[in-house]
Amino acid sequence: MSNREITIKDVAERANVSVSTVSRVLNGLDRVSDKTRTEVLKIIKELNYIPNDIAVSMITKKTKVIAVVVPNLENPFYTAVIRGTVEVTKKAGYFTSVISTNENEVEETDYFQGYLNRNVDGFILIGAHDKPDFYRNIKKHVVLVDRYIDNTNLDGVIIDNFKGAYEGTKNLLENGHTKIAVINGPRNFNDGIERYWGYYQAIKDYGIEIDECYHKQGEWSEDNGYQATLELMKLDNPPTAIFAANNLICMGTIKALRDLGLAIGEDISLVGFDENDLAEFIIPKITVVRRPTYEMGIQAAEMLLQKIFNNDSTTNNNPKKVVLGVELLKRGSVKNLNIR
Amino acid sequence: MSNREITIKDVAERANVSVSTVSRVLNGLDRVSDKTRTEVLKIIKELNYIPNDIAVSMITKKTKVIAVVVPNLENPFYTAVIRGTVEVTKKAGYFTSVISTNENEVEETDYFQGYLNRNVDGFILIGAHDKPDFYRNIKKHVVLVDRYIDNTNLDGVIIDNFKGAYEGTKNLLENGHTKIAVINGPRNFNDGIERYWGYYQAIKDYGIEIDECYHKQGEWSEDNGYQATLELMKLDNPPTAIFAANNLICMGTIKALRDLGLAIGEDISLVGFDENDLAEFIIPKITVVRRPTYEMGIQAAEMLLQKIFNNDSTTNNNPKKVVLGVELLKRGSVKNLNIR
DNA sequence: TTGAAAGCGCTACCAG
DNA sequence: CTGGTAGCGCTTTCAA
Repeated sequence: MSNREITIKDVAERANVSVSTVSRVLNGLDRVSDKTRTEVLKIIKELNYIPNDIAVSMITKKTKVIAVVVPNLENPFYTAVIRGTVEVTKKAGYFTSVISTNENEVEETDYFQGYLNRNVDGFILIGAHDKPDFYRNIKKHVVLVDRYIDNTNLDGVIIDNFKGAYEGTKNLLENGHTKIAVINGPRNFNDGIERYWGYYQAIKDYGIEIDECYHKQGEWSEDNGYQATLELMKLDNPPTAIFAANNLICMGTIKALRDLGLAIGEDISLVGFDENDLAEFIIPKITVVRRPTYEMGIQAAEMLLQKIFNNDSTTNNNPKKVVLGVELLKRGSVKNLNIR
Repeated sequence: MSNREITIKDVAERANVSVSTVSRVLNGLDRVSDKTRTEVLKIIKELNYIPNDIAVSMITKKTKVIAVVVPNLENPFYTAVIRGTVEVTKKAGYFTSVISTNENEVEETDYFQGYLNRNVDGFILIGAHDKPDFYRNIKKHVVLVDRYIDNTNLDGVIIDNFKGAYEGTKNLLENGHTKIAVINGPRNFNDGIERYWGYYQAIKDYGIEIDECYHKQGEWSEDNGYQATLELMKLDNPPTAIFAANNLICMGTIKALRDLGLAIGEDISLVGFDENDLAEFIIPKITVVRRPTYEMGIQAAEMLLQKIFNNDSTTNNNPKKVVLGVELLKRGSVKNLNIR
């Protein structure tokens, strides 16, 4: 490594003032004469001095860094949340660090503990596991996004998964479908749980018997969507419609239907959750439940910064849960069975 | 915020040893008796003590954090690079922080200076601008990925863009195409430049006159691909083939051709650079130049860690440039005009 | 308005 | 094998 970094001391010496004074101008405090301030600023520029934030953090206990922890960077839903978050934190002078846990509980724990030590000022977390104890013991500000973990006392920005699933399923029912399958992710978080119940309730409300054959559950992955669709369509009494409970699953479903030679909106109806490249591309476009992803990132970041600024307690006894709305984008993938 | 964090001093007192001793067991140094070590470890666990890495960094001048700076998190190419990087750094006990610059020079500069202060140990950088001066002054270890900036003395992991573009174009030529358009990104980096020259050289080598009408240049975006394709196909003498110089452009091209009602591989031939959701999905699949994205992340991370471990000088007078190969995946999107 | 000095929590050196 | 102590680069009293 090259020669020593220049420090506040170098600046002080060169400017013939004390380090205290340099510190003051650095932090924009008033008790400095204009003359001194100008001189110090000149030297700082001359020496190309940059303060050592590590040393600053050591004293202030603030790092001006917040971390966004997501399960998977290759899902556009998460990157949209990140965009929203960064938008907000940047304006506030914070750096945002993005970490992927690969949907892996151990990785998440590791990262968390690593970052805790590194003195991040707060976290925005899309969780990879559902152990309330772990989250409850985090001594940092945390805002959960999308996946809410009960009994943690953490704030969260979530969406109305139940309603989204309900509306999506209802749309199929209204169009005369009765044999409706659901391909869901795991039911360890609110997302998988609520989407299932939204589906379930809609079916029930239409007085239709739930058929467990039509219920597929696996990973939130394209592969799961693909395999599950193949299995569903192989049934003796295959469904006439599928509700794909997330974007990746939906992509898998689309591919499977394509490979099976089934025409979407004709041979089989499809409703997805979240937009995705394929749902937009194919004709007819897929009817999907849309949620405000970018907005979720924004709101979460605002909540987090609020807590940081207020220096709120991290042991929050009155957690705030913001629930954002969803919208059903009706496009062409649902066939109306009522007209014949 | 809750009560004081517990420190090494607390552990020392409770264990009736000096802080030096605690520090030794923390760092796994030998000169500690088993008895003492056991005792200290016990207390550490009891107190649930976690070392303050900020304080450690202050002394060691290491943070065990490396940053990956990418132009855009919503391009799967970059997230694949990140996956590779994280894979390597994690094993080495490093945390990886991901930052998106949104292809914005100012943002990149800000982030860089922010992170420099924060004492990151090194950077993996997919650059957003081409100012050698800026990069030359970075006093940290840097490995460039994908985009190489000349005159910076920085190491880099890149691919053979020229060859990729050459092979892709050649494939079109071999199939009898002569009216071949290219939709490229900006030519401020090696990627845009070399891909253009690869295209150019192939055309030349086949003794065909370059027609500037067939040369489109814009952003590395889906929108650019879409618009450029519309314009190309509106020409009096439209091309019979298009070379789409990156994944997003290619997606835009595919959508435009779909909207124009042109059958790929029949009415119009297409070769893309990099795989993408749509290229895989549509039938026939698109012939694309594939490059080892994940591998690039791995190699870059290995190079970076190497430099960090060796404590190499950051003013590198003998930059290492690793060039990885590319491969043309011939699928069904190129019509053979030689057979009639 | 300025400066001196006491730390922040830890490592590293030097004694013992 | 263990302890004492001097910093790392900065902010923050407290005096002047």
